[in-house]
Amino acid sequence: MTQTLRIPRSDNRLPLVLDAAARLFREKGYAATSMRDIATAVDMLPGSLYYHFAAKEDLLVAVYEEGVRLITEKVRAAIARQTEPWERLEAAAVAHLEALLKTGDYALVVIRVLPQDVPKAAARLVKLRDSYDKLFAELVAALPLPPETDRQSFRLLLLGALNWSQHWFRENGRNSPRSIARSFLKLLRDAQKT
Amino acid sequence: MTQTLRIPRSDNRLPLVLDAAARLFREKGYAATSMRDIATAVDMLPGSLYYHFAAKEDLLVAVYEEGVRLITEKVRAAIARQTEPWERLEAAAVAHLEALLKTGDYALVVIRVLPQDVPKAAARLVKLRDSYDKLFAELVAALPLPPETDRQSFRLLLLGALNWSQHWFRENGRNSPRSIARSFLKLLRDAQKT
DNA sequence: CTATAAAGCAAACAGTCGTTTGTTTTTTCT
DNA sequence: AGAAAAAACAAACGACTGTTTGCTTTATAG
Repeated sequence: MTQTLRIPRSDNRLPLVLDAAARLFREKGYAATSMRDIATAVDMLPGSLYYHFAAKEDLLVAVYEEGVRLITEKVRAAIARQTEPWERLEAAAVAHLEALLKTGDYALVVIRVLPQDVPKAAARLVKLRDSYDKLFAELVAALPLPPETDRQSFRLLLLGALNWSQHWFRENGRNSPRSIARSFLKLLRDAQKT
Repeated sequence: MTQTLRIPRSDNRLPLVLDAAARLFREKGYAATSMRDIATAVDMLPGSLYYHFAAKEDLLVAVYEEGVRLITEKVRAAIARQTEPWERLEAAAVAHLEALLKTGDYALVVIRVLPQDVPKAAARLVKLRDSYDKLFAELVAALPLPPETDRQSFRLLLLGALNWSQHWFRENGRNSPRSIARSFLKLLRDAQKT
């Protein structure tokens, strides 16, 4: 009665399914994307998706997890290269925005699909988001700011503005995620030099 | 052959329909709200809604219009009471946030339902949003800022942060839309005093 | 009081939704 | 080569979707 552990097949199309789901969730939103849309995108039958995921919301959670993982990874790598607190925050802001606007679909799903839109998965989604927020809280805590400064507002101001940029940003010669993040940070940094 | 102009009936339930649609679109999003949801909320039959609106997306546009109207009205009234540019911007920020977080459903739908989620109505929705953005652009243009300041980034930073607050704000003793807007503005204002 | 237009009812249309069930194909391990 | 597990197919389930059509009720105008 030995339990044989088997290695997954190499032609497993689960990665493709996740890619397609991420793309569609980002383009059309969660509710407007059907399981058939996703299945068609990877040339599968709708029912086959249920071999990989028990329900539609589990697919979303999987995309979310990968999104948070990607952003966290990029931001961690970016701040590791800096030592000065303001430099670290700027590096984080740039990495955050580049992850959102350049990495592509996974990261954008995280800030575009609202937990409240998917009641059955809301708790799990919020948890994933919160784990990331802590990173920025630590960076802001390390800043040399005047004692009366409201550091929570500071964090919410910066992160809110960065996340909202998804709604208006269009890549072009003058504009880049990096230049925008730096602009934002300059506006905030100058204010604290008095 | 005289064309008789008649006054609408006084028991018209269209306002109730709009209220219910605004509430549901805000709570569940556009795609997840069905015409039956809305009809049930006002004790009507689904088909009856089509006497007032030719399609679901027209209902959304109507809610959007009222939302933009409400926000614009509040902000205009608030800035009219101030003369100094920074005071005017702060009054606008407070009014904007109070409109979003206190006025209720109509205003929140405007920043919560994305035009890209409703392709058939996207153009109309974007137009409504843009008409409002101009208001803030004028306020920022009037600020006495150092010549090298990027005023567009300034506006996007502030407005983005204000709009994003819908995702984390919870009313309580310490927190109010007014106090948040003022915190944000203080962080930005101090930076420009050097 | 009566015609007329406003507002809504009743019932259905065709299509789409997430999901389930039973079966088949394909790969891996022994 | 043969057994077992992985991955997907094929086909359908009931529920729900936005919308249409024809008819009825009800308030208003003359």
